[in-house]
Amino acid sequence: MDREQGRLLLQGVGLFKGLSREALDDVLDAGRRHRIAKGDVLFRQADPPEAFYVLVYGRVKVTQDTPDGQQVVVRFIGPGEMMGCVAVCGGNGYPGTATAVEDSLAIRWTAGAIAGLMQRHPTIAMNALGAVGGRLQEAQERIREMSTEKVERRIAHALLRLVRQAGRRVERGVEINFPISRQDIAEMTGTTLHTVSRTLSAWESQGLIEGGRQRVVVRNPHGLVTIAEDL
Amino acid sequence: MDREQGRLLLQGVGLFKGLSREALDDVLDAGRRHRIAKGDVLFRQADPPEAFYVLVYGRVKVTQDTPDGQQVVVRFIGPGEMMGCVAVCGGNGYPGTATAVEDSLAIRWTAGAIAGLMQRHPTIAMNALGAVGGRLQEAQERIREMSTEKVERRIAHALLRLVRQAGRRVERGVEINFPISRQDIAEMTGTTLHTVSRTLSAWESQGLIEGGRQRVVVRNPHGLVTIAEDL
DNA sequence: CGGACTGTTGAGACCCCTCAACCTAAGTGG
DNA sequence: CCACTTAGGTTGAGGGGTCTCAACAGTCCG
Repeated sequence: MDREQGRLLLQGVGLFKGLSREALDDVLDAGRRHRIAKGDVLFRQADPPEAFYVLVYGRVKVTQDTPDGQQVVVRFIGPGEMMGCVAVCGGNGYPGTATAVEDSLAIRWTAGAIAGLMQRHPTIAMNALGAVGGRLQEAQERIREMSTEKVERRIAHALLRLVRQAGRRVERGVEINFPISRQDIAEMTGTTLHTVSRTLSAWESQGLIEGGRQRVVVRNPHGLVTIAEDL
Repeated sequence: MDREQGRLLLQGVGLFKGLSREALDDVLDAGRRHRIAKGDVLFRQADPPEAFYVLVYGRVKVTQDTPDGQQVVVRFIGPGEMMGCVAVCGGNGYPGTATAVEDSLAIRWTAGAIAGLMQRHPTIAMNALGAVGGRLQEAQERIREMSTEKVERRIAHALLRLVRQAGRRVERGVEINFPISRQDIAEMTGTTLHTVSRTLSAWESQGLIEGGRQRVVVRNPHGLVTIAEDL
């Protein structure tokens, strides 16, 4: 990979923070560019973990399927975030399926390559630990929400999280910066698309949000916070 | 710490697997023994993360509190497992409160000490990554359960998980090896103690389990699996 | 022996899921 | 370009699983 360009791509990726120039080059030499078209699958749940990815641009949805065909959205991955880390580091099989929801670009390392990199540069392992730890905390937060909150609050929390993660200022508010369906939101909050649709319709008529096909614009984030925190 | 004894204590702790004798001694010299009486608190939610623990024997309950006073059980920690890892490695505050449910013994390292150990011995960082990754998968599994399953199945899953984690063969079946209340089970499954009590009563009259004050004996694990998997 | 904690059980209400019908927007192929 | 297909979204009606409220019983502990 061209180093000048590669360094630019890895700039700002938390996983490689604090690495020396030489270490960064070591990382770059081990990775390969990997283009993904909208709708393509990067890896499937339970597949043997062959590779690990860092997203450069685009958006990837990670889902889990239940044996009886239901789906749950684990998370959306944005630029600078990693995927498949857990699987590669000791897991036996990817925990979910990764699908691009937009045309995307990732950098790919084989399982062996990333293990070697971590052994040579402990900082990478520690950064990864911090990132995975952060996700664990998020997951536990979500468990707490699902245990203690009613659906409306959970949907509000999910929207606010999406805004924080992928919000883009537009004329009338903040837009979630990638195509996301009612079904997706339902699978993030443990409810049905019907309930999500009803809730968003109600909020739209209150002027809190503006909806559209696979599109949500939050017009009044503070109002959503009021609902999320039950004030 | 006495090395001979210390090595015995750390034997079988996944976090330190694959370490050389010298590395293990390095680890031991940095840690301190820490006794905890039943009911004592090891650390509190949102406290600045000062230390990291590995449990030698006993049992510790990790909980999260919501602002409005509700509680959620994050997990039970058993011998050989670690606590506070995520907080120490980049978090700003413990994600939960750790309370001993039995008299326990832990080994304690300061945040600085564990960071130094990981830098000197990358294997520790990678083992930690594997462990945290495993917990992340568990958490996501729990999210999926709470999204897609009814209460009865979730309680069955929780009991089976407890049996796997802390089951002890007794005359009439497998007993969960530490005091656990109906309220605890409710907080693990996102329901109320009332529903748990009703469900366990029903199962008891079917001969699946035997209950008692802070006590559960599973008499027919296979029957529970049938419920958990909805067969 | 009284108080606190834990567990049991009943009755009623309500949130939300399920089922169902229909609508609109975006592709698709001739 | 237009009929057709498909995916995504909206909305209504009804039923049921759980929560909430409430009262009480058993057990542990100071």
